[in-house]
Amino acid sequence: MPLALTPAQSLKLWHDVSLAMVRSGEPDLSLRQVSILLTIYLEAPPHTVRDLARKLGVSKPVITRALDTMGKLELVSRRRDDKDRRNVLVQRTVKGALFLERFADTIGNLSRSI
Amino acid sequence: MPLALTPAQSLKLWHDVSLAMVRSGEPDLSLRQVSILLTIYLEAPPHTVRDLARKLGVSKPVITRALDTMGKLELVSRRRDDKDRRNVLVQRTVKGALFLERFADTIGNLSRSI
DNA sequence: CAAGAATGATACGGGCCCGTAACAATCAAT
DNA sequence: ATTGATTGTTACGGGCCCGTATCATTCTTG
Repeated sequence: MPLALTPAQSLKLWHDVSLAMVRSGEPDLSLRQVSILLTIYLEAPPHTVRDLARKLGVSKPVITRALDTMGKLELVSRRRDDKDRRNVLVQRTVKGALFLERFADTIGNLSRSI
Repeated sequence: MPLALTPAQSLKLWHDVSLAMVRSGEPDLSLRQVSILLTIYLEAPPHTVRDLARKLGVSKPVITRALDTMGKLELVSRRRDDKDRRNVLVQRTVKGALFLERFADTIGNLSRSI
């Protein structure tokens, strides 16, 4: 069932949702940070720094820094991989899941009025 | 005609679009910057710093800095109001319009496959 | 075991952004 | 004309982020 938003509908939805997120006082995440966060929560684990960097087409320090910041916000967490201790496994958190739950609700609600 | 995206559809759409924007090398705008940009392009002028600050629920320096950055990217421009020279009128640019055109196309295309 | 590859983090100089407070310019009102 | 309000910008110390290069740790291979 194709959705096929028109350009005007697309921009209005993005505007309404972004504005609602800003006004609600949620963290002011960048496109990169949102990409990382949603990749972690929507795609199947494991998620390593290298994988995320490759998926987004950015360097590894970009991922490390984004994980630092979102880690302080408790939206994600990190753990060493015991199978290969060079790897870092990026994991979900309760706060991150709740954040995305609110986020999805905001999108769903505002999509009803475009 | 209500759209009513489910939570899973909402997050998948946001993820796909954010990821496409990052991978395409578009500027890594924050939620605040996107809010400002889309407000300028979707709502009727005039747009002043004060109005934007009130609309987003943030301080005026936040708007000034975002306009500085997006001005360097040539996504918006500023002009003094001749009727009241205290005001600054935020205006659209060709580059900004093209950017949002690509953005809307990305959303529209990816919405077709959720 | 030694040499090489791979992973993620760190250092660096530079720039953007934060919130708060002060600021110059301009208008409005007495 | 002087006072007061309003607008947008700037200053400040502090923090995050950039891209690039380097680093320590760990695994893999000969």
